[in-house]
Amino acid sequence: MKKSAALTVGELAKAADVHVETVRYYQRRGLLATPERQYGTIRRYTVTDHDRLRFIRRAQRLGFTLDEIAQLLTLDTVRDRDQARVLAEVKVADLDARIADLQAIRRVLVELVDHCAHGQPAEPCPILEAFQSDVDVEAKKEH
Amino acid sequence: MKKSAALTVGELAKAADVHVETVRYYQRRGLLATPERQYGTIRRYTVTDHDRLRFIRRAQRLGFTLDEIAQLLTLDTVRDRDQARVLAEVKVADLDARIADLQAIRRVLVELVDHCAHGQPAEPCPILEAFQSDVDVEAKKEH
DNA sequence: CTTGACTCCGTACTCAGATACGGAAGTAAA
DNA sequence: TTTACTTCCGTATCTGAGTACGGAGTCAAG
Repeated sequence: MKKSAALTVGELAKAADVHVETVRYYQRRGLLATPERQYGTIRRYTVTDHDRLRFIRRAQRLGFTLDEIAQLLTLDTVRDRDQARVLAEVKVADLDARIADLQAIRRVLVELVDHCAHGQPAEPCPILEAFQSDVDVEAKKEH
Repeated sequence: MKKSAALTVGELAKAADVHVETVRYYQRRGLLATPERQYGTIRRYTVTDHDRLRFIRRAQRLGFTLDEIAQLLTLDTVRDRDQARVLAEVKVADLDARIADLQAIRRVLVELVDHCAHGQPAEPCPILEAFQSDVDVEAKKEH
């Protein structure tokens, strides 16, 4: 699996399942180092770069932004465990808020769809109606 | 409350709690009409414009994009109840998917935070560790 | 040694939903 | 009528996370 430790960008990108441009983008963002041109004149990448790329993708899947991932990466090199935990905790709180928001929105919409489906065809559609009157998503959040 | 029916953009914007630029942006997007210059030479807006603006903001709070809102607005003028319901149903399914995603992410993070908080300080931080190994958010989706 | 694929690098563009800027013209109050 | 605020309008900029493009250089195979 880890035969040649000297990959080209294209190989690295393929191995990590990202586009070549994405690798370069991460380099510009400072998330990934740009190795010196060594043998000949094209840049070569190692397994370390590959691991780092995977780290980035995994953290993204966990909902971190690239800026936050940059932080995590420095915490990792500095081995600052507490800081990493705090960052993750903030993220969880953030997720809770976003989930609550979406659920509140969902409740309102489901209600509207129900009313629309079971109402008399003659009445105005409650979905469209609702936007005119006071549908208060905020108020639906708790409960 | 609805004294003067002829508002300036500034007044309209303030009444709907948006920036003046946002009103113009919506006009450019075709969500809001640009009234003719009537008395004198500055454009005047009515309660109808205000209602429409509120419609837009409410629909946004319900998770609709501006494009979708444009659709809803035409459905509203056409009074197409079924179409509106379908649009809302699609939106609910969409919300369900997003909520499930966020919950999966949350579960993984909470687990990591727990391990970090209760582990030996000597061990490497599991949050950072996790990104190196295989944290599979996908697998956590179906609880 | 030529062909075709790939790399390098900078710059520009994408999407969504705005926000900001700047100059000219209109408007309201003192 | 002067001063200070708005309006009007076009164009530019922002955020986040990339994607696309184009020309020049490099590399490997035949």
